Amino acid sequence: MARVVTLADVARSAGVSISTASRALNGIGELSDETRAAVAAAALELKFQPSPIGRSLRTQRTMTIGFVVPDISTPFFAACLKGAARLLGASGYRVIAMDSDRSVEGEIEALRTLVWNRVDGLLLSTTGLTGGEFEEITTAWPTPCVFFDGVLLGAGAGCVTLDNVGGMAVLVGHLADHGHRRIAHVGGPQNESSAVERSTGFKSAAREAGMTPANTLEVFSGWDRESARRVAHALMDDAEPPSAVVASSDDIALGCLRAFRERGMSVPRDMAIVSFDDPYYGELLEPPLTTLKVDPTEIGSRAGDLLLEAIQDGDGGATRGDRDPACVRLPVELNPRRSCGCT
Amino acid sequence: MARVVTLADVARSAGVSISTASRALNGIGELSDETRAAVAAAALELKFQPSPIGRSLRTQRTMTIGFVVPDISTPFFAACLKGAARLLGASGYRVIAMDSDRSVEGEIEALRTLVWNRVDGLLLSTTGLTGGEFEEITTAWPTPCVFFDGVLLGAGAGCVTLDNVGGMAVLVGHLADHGHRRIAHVGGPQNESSAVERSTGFKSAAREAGMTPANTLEVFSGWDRESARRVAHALMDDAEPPSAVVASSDDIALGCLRAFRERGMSVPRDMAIVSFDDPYYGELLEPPLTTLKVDPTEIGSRAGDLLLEAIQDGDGGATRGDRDPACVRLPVELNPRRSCGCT
DNA sequence: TTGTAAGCGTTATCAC
DNA sequence: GTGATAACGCTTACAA
Repeated sequence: MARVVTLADVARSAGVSISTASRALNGIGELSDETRAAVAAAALELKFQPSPIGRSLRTQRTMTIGFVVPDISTPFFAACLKGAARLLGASGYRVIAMDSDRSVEGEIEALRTLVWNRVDGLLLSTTGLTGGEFEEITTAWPTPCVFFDGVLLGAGAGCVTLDNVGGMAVLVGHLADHGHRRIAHVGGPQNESSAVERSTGFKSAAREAGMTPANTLEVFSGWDRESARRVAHALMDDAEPPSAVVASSDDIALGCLRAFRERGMSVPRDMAIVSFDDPYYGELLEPPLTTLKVDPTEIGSRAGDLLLEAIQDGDGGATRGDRDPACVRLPVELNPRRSCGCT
Repeated sequence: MARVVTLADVARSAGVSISTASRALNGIGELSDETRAAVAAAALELKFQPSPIGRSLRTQRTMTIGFVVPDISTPFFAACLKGAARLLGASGYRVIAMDSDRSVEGEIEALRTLVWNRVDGLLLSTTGLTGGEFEEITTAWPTPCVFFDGVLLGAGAGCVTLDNVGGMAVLVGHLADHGHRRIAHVGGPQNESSAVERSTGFKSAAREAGMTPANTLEVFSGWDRESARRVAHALMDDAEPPSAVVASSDDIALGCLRAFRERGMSVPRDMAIVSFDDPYYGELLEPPLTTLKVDPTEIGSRAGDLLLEAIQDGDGGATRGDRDPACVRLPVELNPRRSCGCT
């Protein structure tokens, strides 16, 4: 059984002590060129791979990052993961992805396991963690944390989100340009920061567009298509239904679309719709969906970037306080298709 | 700085030796009830969490599973990950997901890192690893591996795939029932097992349905929509284009749909189409897509199951040889909608 | 320039 | 029943 090659083997083979071998391989301290070469040769010869475990035990770093999102099987979060993993991988970090199952308890449990496993950093999209809960978890073992998409303001070492307010302005403005005066927003769960931001963004954009409060309807659903569908039905039952809807996400838009279809309504004739997120199948829907293009991969990599910085700064993120946690806001872009009334 | 609580702290607090504390907490050996209780109390009191790193160093197990797929941001693989992570998590395993970037080199690199990090097991969807390459990697440190979706027959401790051949039979049969006699298959890359199986499945299903070889067209593309689109165009340029297409995946179907639309063809009137994979937006496409429902989450959890067994059997998977590696084949189900000609 | 030795936090093999 | 003590594989003072 191919016993694993240890540093001791390399040292013996090179005829030096273990510590010399270690120093040679890590390029630390003053070594004679001969020994350095001899050790390198021996390591190569034996195909030595330093044990991450032994190293971690000693250095107290695991080169591992924890990644927690509400639902990893969602294209959006899967892409975030990809972006983060790629960026962090380039710096030698592995990432462990965990699912919070769209619940705060799940989130807490995931974070606990991750911290317990001594990850060097955390990437978290929260669905409503409180500052206190967050403190309690990271206080057990200080671990820098960068929030993304679902953020907890003032906590952690930074955050990256989409320009939710700006996006809503674009969406509502576009609908208004099409002549709509009674616009509804189907929003996401209000315990999540991005859902909240989109809601406030919607309201101020509506005001900006000259709509009266009475004409700005707003209802909330989960992020899933099914609950969006139900909510959309309820919206249509309003005494005075809207003439256009802005959906807070692609899945919500899909739910709405389904509801409209169930009522025999034609989009955009009977009802216009636009949405956040630009799913790749948007163009092939009937009608093609007008959306806000976002780049989830970028969210992940920017978050990874910020985390790397925080880790460098050391102190488990304790060294902020002087400067505010960095917050990146990623731009979004309108992708006009037919569902809004464009031709 | 909240120094971390170690076993030594617990032992001291309980007034016993470290080894006794260890035994008490692990429930090993004969201990007096008092000491057992005292240790438990101390551990609880101090909120002791055994260090996974210290433990790993000693036990040579990391309680970590490596997960490698061509593209993690794909809904299909993301769902596999979710299924696997959930099942393995229940047994105390964490999973590290890595992207092979749809290349064999990427796969090899990912596997190397994972094995180097001493994962206790591997879950792999390969895009064309050879037996030799696989051997070389896992021989460095024997690690049980279960293949899924993209499998390497005869290698590893088992595999789980979809019933690709049966699925093709259903798809082709359905199209034949609609009266189609000239059916084309837009297949996936032929270095991947599932793509190959679907291809052979297509050919035998076509024969079964009484089609002549001359009437069974077959072209291959990548799994991405863009290359499928190009290939579909080429297909239409055939002297005698088919009247129906079966797409080897949802993304391939999307690419075809786009090509058909670009040519001003109406589906299903000018061209019928059915496909593997049942994306959730399938119903809202124009026309709604007839598909084969599959359950990627199940693929992940079944693969996890098999892997757990293999790990129990120990010997790094060396103990097969007597019995063949278990191979699970998951059923698929037809989801008829309008793109095939159904009304 | 190199070697010795301590220690990271466990578990496991001995003695007692 | 319980306690020393030796690993596990590595890094890093401290000596030489």
